[in-house]
Amino acid sequence: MTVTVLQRVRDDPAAVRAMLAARHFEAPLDRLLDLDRRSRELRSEMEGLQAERNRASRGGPPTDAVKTRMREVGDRIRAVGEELAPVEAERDELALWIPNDLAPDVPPGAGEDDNRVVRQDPERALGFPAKPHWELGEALGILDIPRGVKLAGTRFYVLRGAGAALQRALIAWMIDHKLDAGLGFTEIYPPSVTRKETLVASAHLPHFDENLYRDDDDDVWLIPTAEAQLVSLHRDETVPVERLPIRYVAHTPCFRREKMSAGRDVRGIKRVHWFDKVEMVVLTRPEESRAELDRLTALAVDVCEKLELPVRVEERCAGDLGFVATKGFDVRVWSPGVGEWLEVSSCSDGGTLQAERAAIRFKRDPRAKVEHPHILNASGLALPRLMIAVLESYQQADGSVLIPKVVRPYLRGRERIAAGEFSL
RNA sequence: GGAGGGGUGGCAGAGCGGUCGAAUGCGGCGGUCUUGAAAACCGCUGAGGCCUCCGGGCCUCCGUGGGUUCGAAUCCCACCCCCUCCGCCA
Repeated sequence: MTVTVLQRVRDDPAAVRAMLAARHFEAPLDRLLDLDRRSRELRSEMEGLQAERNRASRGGPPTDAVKTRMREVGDRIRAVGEELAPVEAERDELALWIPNDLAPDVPPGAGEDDNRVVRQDPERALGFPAKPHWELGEALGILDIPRGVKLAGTRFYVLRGAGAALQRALIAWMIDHKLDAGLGFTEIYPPSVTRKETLVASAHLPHFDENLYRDDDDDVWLIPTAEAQLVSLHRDETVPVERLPIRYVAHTPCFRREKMSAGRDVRGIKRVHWFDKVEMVVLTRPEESRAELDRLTALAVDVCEKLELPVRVEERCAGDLGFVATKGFDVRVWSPGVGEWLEVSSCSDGGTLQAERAAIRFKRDPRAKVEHPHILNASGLALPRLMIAVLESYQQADGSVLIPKVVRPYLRGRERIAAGEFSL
């Protein structure tokens, strides 16, 4: 599973070191190289002994003298094996900490601020002072943060009345938006919980560990995104080549402890522990993944455009790319209440990393050697931030909020959430 | 949660301590035959790793992890998963 990573590290440690530096990512590369060398030494010693034993035990009962000698060989195999096991275990564990290669054209940079802006629409002014969503939502009785906190703790919230319906409508519309794109998307509804193995396959583990909710007793983990489930859907399978590209869209809740960002974005629902998201995952032939990344990004952008929200697209720099992304774009929308460009989608070409970890393969023809597909993921889109942008952008001077035209059919024609309608 | 049955190659299904990485069938690939196709016949057909003088050599994998043995797909233990019945339940 980690084998390809080990080969990368072994064949060209300098390149891996450069990648780590570009990502500003710390990984125990030297230790890994050491363990790899040591484990190969021990394994080759052990395999020699195993070959000797196999020769002796071929073809029937051996003489007592051979038995005696083989008893000794067996002891040595055991001894070497005992030395080898912890070395390989640590090697495999560390190998999981090596992030993916970067595409050669990824812009350099340390973080978000160094991203390359690909497109930025003008911010749209409302013509009156914009309220932030927490004020709007509370006034309209459609967003109840205090009661969410009462039920589940800090950074949880409750949607009420047309607020709940609006989110439901946006979800349904965004799924249909993918299904109607003519790209052969299949809608998936996966479990919201998963097992550790799934999260290792998607590479959320080990590095995302402190952001994950789990019950270790039962090996039950709350998913941080549907991506994990969609990636593992075909785990341990060789998919028929004619089925590629495989495009999935799923709506799930997502759970994140947000431990590292405690204290950031505390007001409102921009950063919460639980949120809904429509997610796309595509398995494709390697040579087609770049075009696919553009397609997925375009789909995310199209959602924003159809909602008539100002869009900003950033190409993420090396330091801002996630663990699995070889290249990727963020899509943001302008939200006048909070006065910022909110990240509503992240679109990534994950190359073969997840397919390697998940053992997903394909063959170009029956006699060809197996290959790993490229796996891409893109949000399409994340709900709380979209809700923020919609509420804040569609607010009216009288305190009501208009419903975006494209989702009205999903709200039985509702055009407006009026003040006083849902207050308690 | 309780009782029982079972997990073997792409699929089906033998093997139950000694050349078994695994019979057989199906499927797939190549060939013979044919104007072409089908049928028939013949051959090939798992994955991963290490080493290589690039000819190949070797190792591992029969749900997972341990154990017994000179030797384990085969025996023992634990766990996981699936099926059937009972219980409980949206």
